[in-house]
Amino acid sequence: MARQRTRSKVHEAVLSLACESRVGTLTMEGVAARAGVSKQTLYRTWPSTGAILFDALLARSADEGGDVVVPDSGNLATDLEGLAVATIAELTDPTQEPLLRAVTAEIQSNEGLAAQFREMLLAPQLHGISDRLRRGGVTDPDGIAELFVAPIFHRWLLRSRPFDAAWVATHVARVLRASSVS
Amino acid sequence: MARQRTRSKVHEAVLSLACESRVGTLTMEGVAARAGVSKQTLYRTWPSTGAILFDALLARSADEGGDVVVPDSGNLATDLEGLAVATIAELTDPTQEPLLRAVTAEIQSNEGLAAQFREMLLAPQLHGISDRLRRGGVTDPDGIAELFVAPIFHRWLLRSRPFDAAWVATHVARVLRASSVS
DNA sequence: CTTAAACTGGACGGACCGTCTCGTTTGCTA
DNA sequence: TAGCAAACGAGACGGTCCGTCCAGTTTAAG
Repeated sequence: MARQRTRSKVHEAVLSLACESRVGTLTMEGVAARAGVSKQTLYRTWPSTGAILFDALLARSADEGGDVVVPDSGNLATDLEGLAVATIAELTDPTQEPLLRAVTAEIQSNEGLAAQFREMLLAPQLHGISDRLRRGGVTDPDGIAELFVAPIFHRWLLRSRPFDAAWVATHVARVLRASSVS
Repeated sequence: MARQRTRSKVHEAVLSLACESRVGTLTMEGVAARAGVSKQTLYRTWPSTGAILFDALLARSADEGGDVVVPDSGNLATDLEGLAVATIAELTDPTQEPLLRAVTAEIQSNEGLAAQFREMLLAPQLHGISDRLRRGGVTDPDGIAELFVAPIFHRWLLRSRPFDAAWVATHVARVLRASSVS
């Protein structure tokens, strides 16, 4: 049970380090030095730099209200486009992107982190979208939410193609067609 | 320019090591020892274990014919379901999964590898699917191919939900609905 | 004031890193 | 077949980071 003061110092350190240097360069010794904390203190609470980073992201998202805001203007297509643009903006935000990629990499080799990530960051997002779809009359909201989110994530993950406005519009149109709603 | 004999020894070593131990545990020294090769020889040709692993996967896929086999029975839904099942089988094959996850993690921090991965492994796959869709009368084959593949990859990547037969069928149905083909 | 938990600072053996040197093998070419 | 250059094996090097340990200090709560 780290004290709150210690936690925030560590969170601040790991976030700044993750931003300014390359992903995967994080070391326990580096974080300890930056945070002005002994290694012992780190190992008491976290097993790895990935865990620290994840914890820091969670704390930050909790600070910033946390809840996902899904627009509801009445027009489903417009709302989905807005949501896509917002998601893309978050994924490609220079402040966030390296951190998210680090966590994504970490998830591949750490089942525990993957579960936390799913439950605490991904699930709320999907539920928000799913709810909006249900309100819009979609009969299979969970499946359609996945169909909506997956290609965005796919493009981001594999850096396959750019996120231009035309693609967003086309994508939303395809998803709505799959959902059998005008 | 490593000799062919050396290359295959190294490929064999990195593949076996990646299988039997955890992802990210790979080390240059470990690979060198397993391959019966000096570290110098590794560093002469590859900059990192990720690069070695990727090279090995490429070589293997080239050996095994490489080309993606997309079924074409005349029935698009049936073919897509078969393709989904085959893709899922490959992603979850105990022989392949750790390797693919290692490469996925590596891609997050290595733009060069990401580009190679896209061009040499992902693009052929997508083109194969895209061609089949075009033959099936889909007007936007590239977009639909992405819509088809992304959720499969999404589930695999985030280990979010199981790949049961019911989901595959539903997924294919959704994708076909989005493609405006019966 | 007392006390237990949390913390600092530093030392430790060990694993890998990436680079270097030196002597040997390999395979092509004259 | 003799020679030569490229590729290789072996292993030493200083360095970074790992994860754990200890002894002494600070913090916060009763």
